Amino acid sequence: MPELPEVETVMRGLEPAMTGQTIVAAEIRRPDLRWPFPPQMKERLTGARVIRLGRRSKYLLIELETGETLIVHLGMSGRMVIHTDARHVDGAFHHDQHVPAKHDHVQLTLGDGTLVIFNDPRRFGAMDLIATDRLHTHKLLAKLGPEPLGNQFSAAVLTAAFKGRKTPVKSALLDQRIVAGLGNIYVCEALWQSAIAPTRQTGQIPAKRINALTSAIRETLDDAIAAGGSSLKDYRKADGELGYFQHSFRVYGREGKGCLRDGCNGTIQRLVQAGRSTFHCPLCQQ
DNA sequence: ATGTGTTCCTGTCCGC
DNA sequence: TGCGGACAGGAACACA
Repeated sequence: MPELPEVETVMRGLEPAMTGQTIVAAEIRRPDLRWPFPPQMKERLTGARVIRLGRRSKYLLIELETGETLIVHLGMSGRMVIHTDARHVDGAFHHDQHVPAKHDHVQLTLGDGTLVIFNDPRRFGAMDLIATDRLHTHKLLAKLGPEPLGNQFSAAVLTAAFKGRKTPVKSALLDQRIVAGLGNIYVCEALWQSAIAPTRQTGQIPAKRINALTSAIRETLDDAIAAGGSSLKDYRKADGELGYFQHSFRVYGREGKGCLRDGCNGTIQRLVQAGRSTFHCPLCQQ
């Protein structure tokens, strides 16, 4: 479920394992994911030291000492797995005996023997390399709107983007040019939280509701990141898999169940907008 | 310029 | 148990 909070959680999980490490081997088991990998990706990664990890929207950024940054997108089903062989702790590396799982497309071996594996059944994910000083010009990043948890995001920004447009607010919030990082789940959650109907045209939303929506977006994402952080330890302990964790939603996936808003007797309904499921309470979301 | 539908791919789940 | 269909967390792209 990689939306912004999940990518943030993956980034925080990878950070201690990767920062300062050198990629001593890169195994690339197919020529592409959603798009072809960049030319010579294997060679450009091999021997590169990881300076730091970051995130922009749903993109994971791995900055290398070579002057390039590896951009990773998890798509719908991508995940990162950290594989640590106990034998490496004593200095003897036996990582070559690790048997790849199905859909393990890219495997990085770090200097201490840790394996970082990108697994993606549906292959909607992507990887690319770009000079770090040109990162913001990358096609995938250039048009992204503000980070919802950053200083650039505000009710004024949403108001300007919403003004005079007839787009249903659900679609507008999925538009990464307006605000970056929201996906289907957290859009539903934020609209429920701020009691706005997903079908509402953006130009028709009162200022007060836009203020509420702005806060709801921040709170929803903050809560999810907090939940991801708290589940991270346990998840790592289990199997090293990052990117999926238990989190309960207030409205997403709750079709036919009672609305959880205090004093509301509504029933959550599912509708389809632009080919994607929207969950909402028709009673309290206006 | 804006808004909508299609498409990429595999896996899972549900009803018959 | 098998089989078909719906659906899944994204987003580029073609098109009205």
